[in-house]
Amino acid sequence: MNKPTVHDIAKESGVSLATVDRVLNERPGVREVTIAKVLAAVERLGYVRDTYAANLARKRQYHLAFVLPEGPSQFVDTLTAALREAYGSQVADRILLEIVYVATHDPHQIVRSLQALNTSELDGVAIMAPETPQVRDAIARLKGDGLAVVALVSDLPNSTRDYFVGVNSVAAGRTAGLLMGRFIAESGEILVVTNSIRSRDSLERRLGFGDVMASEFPHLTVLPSVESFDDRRRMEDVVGQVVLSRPNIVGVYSMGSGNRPLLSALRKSGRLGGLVVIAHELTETTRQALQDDEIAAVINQNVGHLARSAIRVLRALCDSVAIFEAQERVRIEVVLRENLP
Amino acid sequence: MNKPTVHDIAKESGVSLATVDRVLNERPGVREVTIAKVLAAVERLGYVRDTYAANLARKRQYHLAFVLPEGPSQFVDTLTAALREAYGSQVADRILLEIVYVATHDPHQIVRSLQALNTSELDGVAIMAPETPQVRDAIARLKGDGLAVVALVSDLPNSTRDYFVGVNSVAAGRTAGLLMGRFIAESGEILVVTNSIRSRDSLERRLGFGDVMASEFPHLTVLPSVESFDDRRRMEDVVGQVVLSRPNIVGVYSMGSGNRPLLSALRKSGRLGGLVVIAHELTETTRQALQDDEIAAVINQNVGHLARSAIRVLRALCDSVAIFEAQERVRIEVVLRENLP
DNA sequence: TTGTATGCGTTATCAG
DNA sequence: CTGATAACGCATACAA
Repeated sequence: MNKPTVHDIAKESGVSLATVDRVLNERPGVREVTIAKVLAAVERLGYVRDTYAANLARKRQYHLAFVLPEGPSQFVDTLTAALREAYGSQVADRILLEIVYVATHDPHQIVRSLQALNTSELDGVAIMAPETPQVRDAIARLKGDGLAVVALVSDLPNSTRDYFVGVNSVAAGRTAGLLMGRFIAESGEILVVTNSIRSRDSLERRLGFGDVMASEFPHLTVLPSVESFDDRRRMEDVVGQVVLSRPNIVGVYSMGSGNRPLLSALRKSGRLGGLVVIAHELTETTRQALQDDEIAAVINQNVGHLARSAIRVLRALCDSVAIFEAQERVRIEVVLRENLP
Repeated sequence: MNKPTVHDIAKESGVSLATVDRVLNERPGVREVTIAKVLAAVERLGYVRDTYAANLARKRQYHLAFVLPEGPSQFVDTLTAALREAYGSQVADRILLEIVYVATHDPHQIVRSLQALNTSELDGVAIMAPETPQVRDAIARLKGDGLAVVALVSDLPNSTRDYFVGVNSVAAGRTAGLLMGRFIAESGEILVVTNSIRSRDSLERRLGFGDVMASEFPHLTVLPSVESFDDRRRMEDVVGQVVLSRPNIVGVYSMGSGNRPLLSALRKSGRLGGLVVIAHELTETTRQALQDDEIAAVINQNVGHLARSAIRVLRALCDSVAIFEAQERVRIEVVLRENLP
């Protein structure tokens, strides 16, 4: 028995192809009784539309835009690479991709960029940016224009975005905390560094990390977070100073991006070998550091998965079909030297 | 500029649609010069076939069979569930799935089942079974009949299988070893248990585990592996005895399946709280044990990923198109209480 | 309000 | 050897 087609349900309900199509796509101009007849036939035969054939007939193209933070960031670089790779593969079938880099730390800049998007030619947008009132408004506008919107990497929970592709930062921080606590037996202090403690990601990671440390590893004291403000020099200097002045430091938790200057400072201090360092996101720097046993563990979200998920989810939203949750749930990866992909 | 179609390349090369199709699908009966002309046009226009349209026209169905070990196994159960879930989703578009359970530990049984497969109605097979000469022969036969064959979970490296969907067991063992060593500061002994040390998976995990322990954690002594031979009772008894007679045991590495009886025995011994237990594969049992802090870490391969990958890879093999390696590489997951999916 | 005819990109069945 | 032409499952412009 073959899968039923529109022809079958046309025959079954005694109407024409066009009418079947009208009710299937909820187009106007069909009597209630006719709609009921067709729907009944659909039900009876268990019809399920062939999306690919539909897309073929309609010459469907999904125009998607990805809005990513501009400026030097190894993470964004790897994400971009993953996006380009996915774009060349089957998951990007019928998809037109545009990547826009904006100064996401400037609320006005990002809003301007979001508004500059040609919504009439777009079907969906993935946005990686910190949540601000301005961003929320811009997203509301995109939604108002009928676009599908997903938050990428950082959630925008109070906006009207349709979906979030990324991981729970609190849980990621908790995972880092659990590893840190289990890796360090002696008592001592934990240095926490980030580029900006005011970013929600850092905030949430810090929260989860601190929570686990406080409740389960009282032998470790978490020091107040050190901020680099995206300044390479500052990161090196501050970290160098703190490590020098605090001989009891046994571990370092790097929540943000500047891992290169961080490691550089730690190397110079001569204490790197005795410290347990845990960082986020697999990049060239962290990968190398894992291999060299300078970093004990990296908490990672797979950029390939992020890229493919965002594309698939946006497409599903455009078609308003169900999202395959199990496939799109991106995992909090624990990467050690031995399971480096 | 739209993507070029067969029509475009027909026009460009001055032949008919049918001829274009013949050379595209390498069908016989075309002059060399004509072939060259068409191929040139393909090259020039950068033509790439629309697989979905092709499948539509050809009413293509991919008949796949999954051969899995029968008998009680929580891992196989979760894999089956993942397979069924994937089967109901978009990744299973145009796919007909058949799951066959066989007594994989019996070389003759499995060969008989493999030979019972109706190869004329099948396009591809995924096999999860230990490698034996008989299995290799059976696979050679399947290949001879033109089927795509992937090894699932356990590789069959000396067979003629087309692809392996799963993880490197040596690396998985090394990962377990690294975690074990980092989690335990004091010196002591490590108990290693498995259902059968003769299975290649166990062998390789043990190899990787021992390697890391010996070279990096000399304070820990790995005891000779204890086998349960899939006997629940035996597992409980033997583990109970060993734990009783060896007060220096500080960690347990469970390489195989019987985690329920293992945990039961450890609980009875009253020493579970003081031991670091590391196991493989996320199941109901190990998930619960992670949550209860009875197991410190689970080395896992995502069954959903395994299922979807196997299906996608088999399809790609049937179509002889390139496999998207980055997407199909299944990762060695480290699952802790805090990053439990 | 409903039906007919045609096309999407590809394959396949016929003739020529 | 090569070329029309009709499907495949669905959407849509145009008629009725």
